[in-house]
Amino acid sequence: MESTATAAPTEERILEAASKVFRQRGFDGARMQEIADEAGINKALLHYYFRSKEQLYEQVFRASAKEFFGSILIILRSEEPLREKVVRLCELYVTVGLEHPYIPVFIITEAHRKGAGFVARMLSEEGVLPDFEPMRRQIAEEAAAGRIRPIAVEQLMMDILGLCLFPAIARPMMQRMMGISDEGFRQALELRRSRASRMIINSLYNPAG
Amino acid sequence: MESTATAAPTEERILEAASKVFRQRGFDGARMQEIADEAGINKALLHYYFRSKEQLYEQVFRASAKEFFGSILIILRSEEPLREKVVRLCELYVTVGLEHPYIPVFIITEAHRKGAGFVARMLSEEGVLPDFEPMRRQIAEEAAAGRIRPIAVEQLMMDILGLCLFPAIARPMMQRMMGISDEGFRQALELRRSRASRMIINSLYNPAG
DNA sequence: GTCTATATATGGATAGAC
DNA sequence: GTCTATCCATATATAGAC
Repeated sequence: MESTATAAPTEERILEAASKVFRQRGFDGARMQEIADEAGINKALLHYYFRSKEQLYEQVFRASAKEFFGSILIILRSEEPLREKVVRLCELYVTVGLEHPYIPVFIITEAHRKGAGFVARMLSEEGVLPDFEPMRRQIAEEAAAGRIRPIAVEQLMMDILGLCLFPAIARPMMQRMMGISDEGFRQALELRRSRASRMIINSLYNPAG
Repeated sequence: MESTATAAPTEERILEAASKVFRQRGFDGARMQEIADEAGINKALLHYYFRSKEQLYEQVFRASAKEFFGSILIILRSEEPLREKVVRLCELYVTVGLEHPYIPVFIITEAHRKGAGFVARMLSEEGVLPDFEPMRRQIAEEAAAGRIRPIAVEQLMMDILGLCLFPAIARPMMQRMMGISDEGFRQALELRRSRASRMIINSLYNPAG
């Protein structure tokens, strides 16, 4: 910490610029020139710091993955009862979808890219992916005690992500399809906070039908 | 119909090849050369028939959109009771996700592309987008008669698409995140047929909680 | 209609001065 | 560390022969 609060160091500025561009356009659509402009430097410096587009992208993807999966971690390994966890996960994903939709959109869409072998590598790095074992056990215990209908943790997560996060992922398509305004969409997402948790909680504790 | 069943005409072969490549790689990742190879012709012919990559892409996207939205149309305007419609929509999307996931993945991910003004144009063309009015009325009637809890058709569609289609959209991410094998994923999707309809039907007819 | 050859542009990457 | 200038590969698109 030499002087005081100076402009962010170059490497950081590049990473921020790259995040923005890669998240908006994906790997194939991104241009090194645009990243350089966004960071207020020239292309050569990008290569000086990160060697290649691939490597710069890896950094960005890894950071995004950590950010996305990291937020779940805390909730997953807390000691709260299952019911609370479900509610908090729903809250989390609706909020993410409202405030930082870029990250999950980026992760989910880019994970489709062919020949992106490093996606596999990266996600298998230590500490990136969340551990679902605690929750799996918790479900098993509740089920054994007859308090809930048994369910695979995979199914539960698909429910939560599908009900809460999907609308944000599919937003451009959904708004067009159903003619929803931006404000209308925001409101619709807000509604899902309670709707999603209610549906899931019901399916667990209230297995009617 | 000149002779009899000959090899598909060039224009059709190109469209099929282009569909395959664009769906796999998106607009930015697709290469005209790969499309030409896939169709068994050379690049020049692509331009002879479709003039530019943009225009070829438009054709592909339009066809995909019609295919995707068209499948909903029939269900939406049928005369069956609401309950049946929900079940059939769930069935439809799980099946699509299992058998032709490329189409919804393509539509949903490509709809994010910047400066794709023609997406708007295209989706506003006559007969592409489904009409949700009949279903909206149906919901209103059921609610007025006190048979269901009132709900916006947008919310209902988000439930259906989220529960049934999202897993297929997010498949690469989900499998990595939760360590699911291909076969395991297929089974998980199958389970959602009944699970999704049950949850949604419950939320409509059985508003506990 | 279909091909080969080529024009033209652009993007990622490097060399080398400062 | 940062810049300008440039290399080189590749991508879209066109010209023109057959």
